[in-house]
Formats: sequence, structure tokens, C-alpha cells
Amino acid sequence: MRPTVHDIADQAGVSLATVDRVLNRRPGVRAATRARVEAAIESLGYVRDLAAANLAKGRVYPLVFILPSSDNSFMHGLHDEVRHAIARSPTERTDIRIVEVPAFDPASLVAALRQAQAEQPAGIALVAVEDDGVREAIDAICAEGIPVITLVSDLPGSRRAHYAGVDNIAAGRTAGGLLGRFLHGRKGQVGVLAGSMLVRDHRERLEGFTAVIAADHPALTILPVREGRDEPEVARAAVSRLMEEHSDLLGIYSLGAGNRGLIAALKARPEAKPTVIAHELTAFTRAALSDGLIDAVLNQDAGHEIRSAIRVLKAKADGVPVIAAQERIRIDIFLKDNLP
Amino acid sequence: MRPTVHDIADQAGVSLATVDRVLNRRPGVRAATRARVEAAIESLGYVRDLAAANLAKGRVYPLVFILPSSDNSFMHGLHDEVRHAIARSPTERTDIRIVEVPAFDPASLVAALRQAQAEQPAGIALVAVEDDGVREAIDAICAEGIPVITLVSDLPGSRRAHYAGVDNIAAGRTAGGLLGRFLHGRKGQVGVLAGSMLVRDHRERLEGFTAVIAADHPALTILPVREGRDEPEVARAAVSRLMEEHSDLLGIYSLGAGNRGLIAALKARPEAKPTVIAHELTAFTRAALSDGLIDAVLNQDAGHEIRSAIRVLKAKADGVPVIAAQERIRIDIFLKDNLP
DNA sequence: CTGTTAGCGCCTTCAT
DNA sequence: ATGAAGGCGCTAACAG
Repeated sequence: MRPTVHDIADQAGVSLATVDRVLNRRPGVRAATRARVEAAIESLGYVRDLAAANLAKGRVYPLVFILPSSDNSFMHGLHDEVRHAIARSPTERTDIRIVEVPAFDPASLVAALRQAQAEQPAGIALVAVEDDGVREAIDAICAEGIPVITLVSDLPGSRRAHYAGVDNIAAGRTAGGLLGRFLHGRKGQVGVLAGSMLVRDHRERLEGFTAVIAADHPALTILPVREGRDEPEVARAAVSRLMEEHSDLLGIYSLGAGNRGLIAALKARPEAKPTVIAHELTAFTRAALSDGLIDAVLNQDAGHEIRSAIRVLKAKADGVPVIAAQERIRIDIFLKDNLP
Repeated sequence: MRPTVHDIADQAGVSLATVDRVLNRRPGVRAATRARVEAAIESLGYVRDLAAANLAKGRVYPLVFILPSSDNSFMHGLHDEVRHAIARSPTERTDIRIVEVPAFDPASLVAALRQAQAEQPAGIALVAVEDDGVREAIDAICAEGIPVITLVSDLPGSRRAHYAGVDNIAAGRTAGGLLGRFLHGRKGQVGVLAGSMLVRDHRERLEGFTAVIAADHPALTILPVREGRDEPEVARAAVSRLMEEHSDLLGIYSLGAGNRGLIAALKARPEAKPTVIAHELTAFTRAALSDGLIDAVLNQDAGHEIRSAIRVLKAKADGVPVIAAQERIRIDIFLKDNLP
């Protein structure tokens, strides 16, 4: 049988209340007594039953998710997954609030963070934007002991407790490796469509992509990056122009969202079909994969990211460890042959 | 506040004990009373607090994992993951026993199932072998209300409650798609190395592979399958022979385990480097990927499979639903560019 | 058939 | 500074 608080109390010769004070680092215990209790905990190998503790406390985990209000399928999916999590709240003891902020807008993000902080939730998750003000706002929250984690796009240099998202440099490298092999030694130019160079995930994907093309596929030249703001219409215009200016384009790497626009542009010029690698599996990219318009899709599973974020926030709030391997968000690669 | 058993008792005008009997479908309640209680449960929207129930019951989940004793890295990894789960048992209320059986041996598997059944555990997981005796043994256990799930290799036609493993047809299709694109229109022969055609996962991978090659890459011819028994030495010999007999081999799809042998054979003939797709990321395949000896590795994450199997078995034992998307085991595709 | 009561492991007033 | 007692939501004897 696992040792309980009663065993500790017996062994240390104190009451349950004192044991509890020591366990929860509350004041009102003489140093000597505390030491006795701690010795008992140690020697018995006690580990607290979190479920029982939560039952007694009636604990719920108020969490705030700050998400950009971008109008693209990936972000819609992310929102949906948070809503699903909200539906599970009763059994998971969570109380999740979604806050929407304009995309790529540091000031709004900082304001949202401040407001979330005022609520003193058990944890905060956000899609970060690379900005020092954001960094400071995050650090201020962490300083209060509230765990903050980044979602989808990380913010190194901040004190965030965790990043729930893929390794974007590896994602970019993978795109480069696939595109290079699919193009198989042909010589020519490839274009890159990004959302915004303001977010770290897009910058890192480009970095990985560029590195692999340069190292392993020197016959390919990368054209200057076009930005589509992750908005379908902007993306469409950018890709159309790209294809007009370079009629002999061999490939396109779409490393952001708004692929609806990319696909529209590809459809508009069926005679010049480049090899295309895109990110995020949505209804649109899925159809394009099936049709052969897109050749491979790199995906991050929004459901996994959200569930992982919640598990990690709860664990951090309780100060218990997580299973690291379980929380690594993987890059899914989809070809038309393995669509789920 | 969520309704509790007390609320039900009040509303139905009965005692806690009666509510509990109804909730747990135990006998000793008049039909009329039962109906009243059920009406109260319904109208209050009651959902039981599993954590509290488990606390009261002192519940633990005795589970049996039946694993083949094959000497290859993938199976070693699978064993390791179960051991990790055993280490977490205290906090997860599980009590896991590992049973080892010879690989590809239906009779031993049936014997192990019978013995596990005798223990009346809360659930059983096994790596299935395609065999009617195994099917019957599984069905007999399910008939007793003990959930059985298949791991890595499924057994359709049995009553197993769940399959924790990848879609092997899709895996084979993916291998075919990648190999075809990497070979990019070249004309010639490709070889296939399997473990045994007795296990369903290998048969399905072959099926998917063959279909895609035939449909999308008609310039490629698939040679008759060689079996390596998932044993490194047997696999090495098989591949060596294959390469000797076909000096102009364009590609190899290794759809089973024992890739240590495949790699040794490839190294022995550096002058004739075919394009190679293999399964399972291990220390050996990882090194071969880095070295360019293998071009892509399809992987199933053993840790995810084991954790998923445990979650599902517990859920089935409790009769509660699982999050389907969370339990889908994905096919990871690794190139040298996205090694974790 | 139905109800009373104690208790799972932990936390929290309220006294002392 | 410490302890006694009651309760979280649920289950399980044991009585009636």
C-alpha cells in the first residue's frame, strides 16, 4: 500500500493538519517539527495522491487561451479544439476562457496578457509574436508564479514554462528535403510564400528550408520571400504575381497559412504546375493534395497541441513533472497516399 | 456546481445507497425505484466523478501486456515503454504485467491469452498474429467482459475492443508514394523485405505499397517478397541475395523489422546504392538515415502506442468514451532533415 | 428491497 | 504552533 498522510503523521508524531501544512508549504510550523515531518515523508517515500487532493479542494484550473483572430482554416481549427476542450471541462476540472486578439499585433497581445494576468488564472497559453513588449508581459506573469506557455509560435528569451508546437526549423528542413528530392536534380528557381516575418515560426521554417536547399540541392535557387499575411486573398495575389514573373518556376514552399489563396492561384495557371509543399492540413489543402495540386503537406495537429497545452499547464500549476515524449508535438507529413 | 449523488438522492427521494446501486447497475432495487432514480439522473444531467469513485473503491487496473520476444530494436523499444508505464503505475492506478511469447507463434499466443484470462485482469493488450485460434481466444475473453486490444498488428474479425497501431495500408501506400517520387520516373525493379506474411501489419503494408506502385509508378516492377523473420541475420542474408541477383535494383522497401541486417547488407555493397524506405526509427535506422544509406523511415511511436493502449483499456474497463483523435496512432515520416 | 454509516486520501476551518 | 473534526463525491459493509 502506498503511504498516506496518516502514515506520515504517525511516523512524525504529529497531527494530520501539521503534515498538511508541511506538504503545502504553509506557515505556522516550527522548523524542528517541519524537519521531523519532512524526514518522515522522505523515509516513507510518500507521493501525494493528486486526485484525492483535488477532490478535497474542489480544485478547478482556470486557464486563459489567447488566440489570433486570423481568418484561416488552421486558426479556426485551433479555436475549435479549444472549444472541444471546453466541452470536456467538467471532467477535466478546467475552466477555459478564449481571448481573441488581432494577428501579428504585439500591442494587442500585451494588452490581452495584462488583462489575463489580472484574473490570476492557473495558467495562460498564447500564440506568441516576436516582440520585446510581449516578452516583458510574459515574464511579469511568470514572476507571479502563473505558468505561461507558448502555442504554435514560440518566444525564446522569455520565461515561458513550455512551448507547445513543432520544431519549425526541422519543418523547414523537411520541406527543403522533400522539395529537393521531388525535383530530383533539376536546375531552376523555387518561390517561398510566408505569412509574416514577424512571427518566429515562419522565420524558422524559412531558415531550415534555406539551409537544406543550399547544402543538398545547389541546383535550386530560392527567390525572395513573398508575404501573404496568412490571408487567403493576399496570398492569392502574391502567388499569382510570383508565377507571372517566373513562368519557369519549379517549386513553391508555402510556409504559412492562407493556402486557400495559394490553391486558387495554382488553379488559375494549370499549364505551369510547380511542385508544391505547404503547411497545415485543412479542407483546402487536403483537396489540393488529392488533386495533385499540392505534393506534400506538413502538418501540426491542432488537437494535440491544445490537449498538450492543457496537460502541461495543469502540471506546471501543480508543480508535477510531465512525460516529455508525450508532449513533443510532431510534424506530420501527408502525401496523397496517407491522408487520414 | 455539478450535481452529485446527494442531489440525485434528494430529487428521487431515496438514500445514497440506492442511488449507488442504480449507478453501478447492481441488483436489489425495485424497477419503479430504479426508474425514479434514473429520471433524476437524467433531469439533473449527472455525470459521475470518476476520480472520486476510484478513490472510494481503492481501484487499481490490473493489465496484462502480451508481447513477442523478438530480438529487434522496435520490440525492445516497445518493452521499454511498457516498463516506463510500470514505473508510473503508482500515480496511474495501474498494475501492469508483461508476458513474453515467441514471435509469429499462434499456439503460444493462445496459451498466454488463456493464462491472462484466468487472472481476470481489467484489460489485456497483445500484438496479434493472424490465426483463428487466436481470434477465438480473444473472443472468449471479450465474452467475459474483459476488454482486449490489439497492439501494432491488428486482428479484424475478432471482438477486440480497439486497435492501438498505425493504418498499415496507408503506411505501405506512403512508402510507395515516396519511393516512386524519389525514383522520379526511372524504369526498373524494386525489392521488398518483410518479416513474415503471417502478421497482418506486414501483409497490409505490402498491399498498400503494391497498389500505389501499380497505379502511380508503372515504370517500377516489384520483385517477389523476401522474408527476414524480423531477425537481423536472416534479413541480412535475404537482402544480400536480393542485391546479388539484381545488380541493377533501383529501390528497396523494408516493411518489417530487423533493419540492422538490411543496413549491413547495404554497407557490404556500397557501389550499388538503391533508394531505401524502411520502417521504425531505431538507433540503427537513424544512423543509416544520417549516412544516406536509408532515404526515409516510416515510424510508429512505441511510447504513444503504449500510453494510448493503457488509456483505452482503462476507459473500456470503466465504460467511458475516449477522445478518438487522441488515440489515432500516426505514421511518422522521417528524412535525415527532421530527425528528432 | 432500502437506508445508515463509515471511510478512501486529502484539505480546511476552528479551537486550543 | 498544533490538533480535532468535518467534508469533497463516491462506494461498501451492515443493518433493517
